[in-house]
Amino acid sequence: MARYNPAAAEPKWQKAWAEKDCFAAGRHSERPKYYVLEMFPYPSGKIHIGHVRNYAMGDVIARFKRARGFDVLHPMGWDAFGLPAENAAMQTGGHPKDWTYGNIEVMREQLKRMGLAIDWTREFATCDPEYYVHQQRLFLEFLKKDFVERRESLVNWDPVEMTVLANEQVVDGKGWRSGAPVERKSMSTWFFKITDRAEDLLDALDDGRLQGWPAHVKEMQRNWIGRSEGLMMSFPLSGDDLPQDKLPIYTTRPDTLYGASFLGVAPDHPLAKHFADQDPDCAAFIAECQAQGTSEADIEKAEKKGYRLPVTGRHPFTDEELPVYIANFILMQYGTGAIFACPAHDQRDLDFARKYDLNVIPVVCPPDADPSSFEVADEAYVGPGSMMMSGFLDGLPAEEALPAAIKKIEEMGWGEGTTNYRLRDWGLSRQRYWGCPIPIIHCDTCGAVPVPDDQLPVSLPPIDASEFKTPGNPLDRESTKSWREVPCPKCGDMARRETDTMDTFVDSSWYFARFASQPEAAPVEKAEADAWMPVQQYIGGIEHAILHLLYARYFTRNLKDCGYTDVSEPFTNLFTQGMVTHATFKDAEGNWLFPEQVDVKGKQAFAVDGGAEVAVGPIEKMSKSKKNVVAPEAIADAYGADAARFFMLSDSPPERDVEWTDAGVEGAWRFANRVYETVAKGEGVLNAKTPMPTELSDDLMALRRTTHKTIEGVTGDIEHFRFNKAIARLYEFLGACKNLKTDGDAAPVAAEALGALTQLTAPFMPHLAEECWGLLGGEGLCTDADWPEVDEALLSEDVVTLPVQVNGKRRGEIKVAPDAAEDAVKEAALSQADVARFMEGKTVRKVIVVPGRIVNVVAG
RNA sequence: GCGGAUGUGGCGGAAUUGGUAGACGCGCCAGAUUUAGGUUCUGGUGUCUUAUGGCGUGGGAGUUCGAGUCUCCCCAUCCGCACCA
Repeated sequence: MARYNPAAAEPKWQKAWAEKDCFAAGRHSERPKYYVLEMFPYPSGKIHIGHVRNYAMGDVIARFKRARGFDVLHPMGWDAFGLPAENAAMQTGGHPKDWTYGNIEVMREQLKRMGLAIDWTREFATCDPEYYVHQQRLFLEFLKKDFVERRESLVNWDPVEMTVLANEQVVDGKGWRSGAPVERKSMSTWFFKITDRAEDLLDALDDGRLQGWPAHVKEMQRNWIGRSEGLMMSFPLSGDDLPQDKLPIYTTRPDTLYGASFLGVAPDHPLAKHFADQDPDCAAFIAECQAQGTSEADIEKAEKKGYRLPVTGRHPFTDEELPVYIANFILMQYGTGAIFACPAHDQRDLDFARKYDLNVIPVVCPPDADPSSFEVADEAYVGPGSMMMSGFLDGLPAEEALPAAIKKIEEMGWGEGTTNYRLRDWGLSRQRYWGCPIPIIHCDTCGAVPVPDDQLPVSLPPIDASEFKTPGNPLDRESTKSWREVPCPKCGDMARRETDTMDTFVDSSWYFARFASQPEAAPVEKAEADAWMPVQQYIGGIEHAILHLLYARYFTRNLKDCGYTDVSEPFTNLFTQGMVTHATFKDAEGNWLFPEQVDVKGKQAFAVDGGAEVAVGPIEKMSKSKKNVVAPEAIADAYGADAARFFMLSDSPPERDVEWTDAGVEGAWRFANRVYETVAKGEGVLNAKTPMPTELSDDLMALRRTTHKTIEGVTGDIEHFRFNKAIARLYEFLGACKNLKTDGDAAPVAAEALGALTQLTAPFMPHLAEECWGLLGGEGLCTDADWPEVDEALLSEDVVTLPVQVNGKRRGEIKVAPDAAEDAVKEAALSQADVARFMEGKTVRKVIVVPGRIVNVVAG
């Protein structure tokens, strides 16, 4: 008998699906809609195995939902702007555009080879002017609605990428992509005012709107937004020639105001700068602080240091004059960049106070301590307690003193209770070529003027490839002068086009909406967008837990306010899949080796070329630099796309990392062949359409039961993203079909079983399933067939086997009817031979019967 | 330091509400097929043991007829955030 031949079958069925337009969305208006989306890929060159895992998951859902009667939208596109294209251009002498579109061509073909159920008619790349023209429209609408503004501010400058980064893109003080230490620079750039939506972005995490999100992703966003309740207040300052007469501070502990012993400002606070201009020592101190690293280790060993300024602040309650210091542990970016310090109840303040010999006044007395003698030594007390040495607050529990202190400060007119967020506005300007141009013209008279709608898109000017050999933004150079110098749309005088482009995270903040609806004249058409949105299942990597997912949530709210959708949360259910890992190999010289250069024998490994021993390193995320990668095409050539897809979902739960092994994919390959061979025994059984007899032998009934239990199990598993369990069930079911007969009464039973086996396998191995469907004589395409129905009556057994325990240990088993009376079960259990043997010399104290589960005899 | 998770055979991992621990796959062992290797197929495979026995879910206690699952304490690993006032 012929074996299954994926090399022939896979292209054949891909062609058949394409010819029938099977996966075009929106063709079944009568069906409920379902939108499943995987995070679209960056066209970096080739598809890697991690993509295969990601898209295989989405594809299982798409095919499953389709078979379950949904009109499914499952699109694909390209997150195509970005710096790697410019870097590649710099290295190869090419153009970012050619590099990007070339990669897209390659990767599209690779993806198509995977046999994904994708509506390719909706494909686009974010670098297509037909896409980014709408992004420019949105930007200008946001500008009108005051969602975006231009401001001069300190920005994070990445000296390697030569561009500004958003706070989210700075990791440990370094650029997220380049790894270079980020510099602080003052520049005039555009900001999305995401902080205006901080509260709603946070509330949605907790009020059930994001129930389908993993808790840890929500937690990460919660921490990132970083809400705190506190008091914003100003201390009046005294001193000579001050730039400000008050110092605004933010605190979450206004209850400890009586414990204040000094005020502090950040090294880059305006007040500090003011004194630095006239005092070289002060300037030197600030320079020293700025040289201080921000990595974990740096912070750990960084000593608390300060510089006393010739100024004092007056305490609101005591009128005492508090000294003002520049302190190296205060951050300009948080709150107001200034604090009041209460050393007794804050460790940093305490360290500082001890060093500079400042007062330590305990004002919160721990519950078990005596207020007349309580003191703080080297450890600040941060626990609960009642107020002491605190005037009108004395005796109150700290949690009551807090609002009381705020109320008092508000009455005095010195400040007010506020909510503060760690989240800061999203700087979107990038000084790069390969991005969406910001549609603004700068005029000396009129300022920043929006490009009129009839002049959109502002397209990227054609640039000679040689320009990319020079680092920096070519849009800013001589060669693009004619593009850059244009008349002001308002006054007609010569003006300059904005040369910054948008952060590429803007591109991915609304692409999902554009997939749903793609009119020519607007970003989306509302009714059509809302028919699909929100994305009901979004799938992607955990690395986007904050950046992309937070930005997309924010952007969708803007879209809603602009009337493009009724949706404010774009992704109802989020699934974050694990990575694909692989062992690493190094030769004697310490060079990394590709897996195909290594012959693994047990725990040892040898070079294919020469046979020298190779060191087997840890199993790590696949990366080009460590060469622990496998090419999806090579796998598809050897085993077929189905086997690759199947293996990626079979071993580990999808949220966990999975290790790629050749043995694993071979197992998937074996499975495919065994399914094919098993199905081949029932050639034509579906076509015969033999009616199911009313009476069946025990064997055949058992197979029917197994079939329906498997349908039920696999259905539930897919719905709950338990792909590894669904696959385990398929293996079991295959085993149950091994010796099946196909003649006489057995024919309809075999048709049911093999039909189900084929259909349940289809979301995972769609090409194999079509081939099997054809063999069985199924009608049309397996892809178009309705998902098999469960016959509830077949889920229960006539006889169940119950384990019987004696004193909690399993001693035997009995067979009873599932609805047998408790007394009958007890009697059967006690009379069972093995059980009886263990009961010798003991008396029964109690018999616990859990119907359908277990019997436990308590004896002594 | 703060927050979140995880811990089960040689390995990846299964185990509804607390109810037969180790499904399924990989690996390994034995056998069959094959000239041989590979492939394929069949059977076995937690551990100790003379066993129709004992022990077993990171460690320790507890609740319960019964705990991988619940409670408390401890240990380890991973992830995220981090001088956030």
